[in-house]
Amino acid sequence: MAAFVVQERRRDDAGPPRVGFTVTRKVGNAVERNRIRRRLRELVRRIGPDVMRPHSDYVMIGRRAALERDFAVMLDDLRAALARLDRPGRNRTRPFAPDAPSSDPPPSIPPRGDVS
RNA sequence: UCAGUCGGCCGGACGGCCGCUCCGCCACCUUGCAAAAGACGGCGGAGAGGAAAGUCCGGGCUCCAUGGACAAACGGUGCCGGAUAACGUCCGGCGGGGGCGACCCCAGGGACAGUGCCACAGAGAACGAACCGCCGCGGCAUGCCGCGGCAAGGGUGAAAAGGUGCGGUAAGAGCGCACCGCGCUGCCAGCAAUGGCAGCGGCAUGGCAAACCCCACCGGGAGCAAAACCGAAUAGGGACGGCGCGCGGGGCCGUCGCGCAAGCGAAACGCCCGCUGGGGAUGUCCGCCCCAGCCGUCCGGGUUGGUUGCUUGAGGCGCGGCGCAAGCCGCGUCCCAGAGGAAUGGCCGUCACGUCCGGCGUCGCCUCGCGCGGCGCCGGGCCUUCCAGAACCCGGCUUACAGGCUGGCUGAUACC
RNA sequence: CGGGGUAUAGCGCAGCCUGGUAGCGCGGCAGUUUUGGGUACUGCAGGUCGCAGGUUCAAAUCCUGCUGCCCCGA
Repeated sequence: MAAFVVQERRRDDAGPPRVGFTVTRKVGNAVERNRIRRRLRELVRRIGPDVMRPHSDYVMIGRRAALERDFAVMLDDLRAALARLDRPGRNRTRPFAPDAPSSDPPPSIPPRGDVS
């Protein structure tokens, strides 16, 4: 059972990557949902902004396994998921993916909250 | 020691690294005349609960609504007294029920204000009835029939018209008596609920108001996404001007028509009186206010967004006083989350705690086999903690909750 | 934040207001009809009435507290 699902969508502007988190009510009560969201946010903070492409939006959907799964393993999960998203032609939400290495300066802070 | 009962409290601790929100101070940059605002950084401080939960009650606060009186409807509460801002909460007491007891439970007003319901069974289920019976008389004749009396016994039912005993009688019956119960009256105790005593009534007056209802008391509505301020567009709003104007009546003052004039006539408008319709939370009454068209100009307005509301409060702690208590009063002291789609976190280490396994020691039971159980120590493994996350704020209620600490009381057993 | 509905047989629903017997359709099983199956007909089985208390002689029904699901308004 996966701990989370990552989605990506290009935004076509010059901004930094933005990350949104969602954990639905069926996953657990408020305490468990808060804990899942905080662990996922810490994953994004630890992995750094360089792995994600700029001017893209990411959505992380939390699952119940994110409560108990080992944190280091989840870090590898996230890296693998982002690498799969980088492979061109596989993502339906980003069908046209020019693999241009971005010359934009990397964002100095990871996005904190949900997508505003 | 065991069993039980009623409360009170806690609900991981310490440390390391990296982060988040708010507050204070400092440094620097940008905008600006300035006040100040914003961005980034450093240091220091603070940062979820006993239920933050469910949203079941009560308030504060804010807005809406036309002021008062009465009423209706709707909803709620329901022994008495007290506490409280208020409550459906809490405390004390009364009554009823359960328990050996500590203690626990009770929507606990009214059934001679009215309406209604009580299935099935049963003769009969509520302005008092007679199936099986019992008794007397008569007839035929030893078992029935007829008439009359009775309600003790049987049977049905959740419930059968006071209960038990004695007397009494043809058989019976509150028919009489004693006690108990019920009702009424009086006296006493108590603020009261209620209790005690005495007398009277022979008792024909069951249960259900968590059936309608009656009585007493309470309740305007909505909710911080309330609301206020700053603010771009549309619709709507206000003021002014022009044109236009619901109904009826009056009067002929103004106006208009005719006429030299008196006067006659006209009714669109002005004036006076009255009315109608709609709105102002339901009805009635008394008042009050607004509206009863179109066009133009100006003012103004404001979903999203920003700021405020937003945390100092019926506040916490300590001491003293009053009260059986709930609680109240006084003094001192403290400032203790303010996010806002939502911060209070992530990872790691140590230690307590829990649990399982093994070994040793000790005690008890003993179907005497190191069989079972308790306690202590040592070693190892696992889990590393219950229920659960503030969203304007308080007082309660209800529900969820691993484990632990502690106090009062009751019963049983043993010993002194 | 505020309000409403619903839970009954395997499935979809009545019954609740006005308390005493839980019923209908589909489905299931058995039988008849048919050479066989379907259809049709006949019969049968199957329900802690969401959970826990209370009122009552008696509760699916009345009252209270919980639980799940669905919906609406801001």
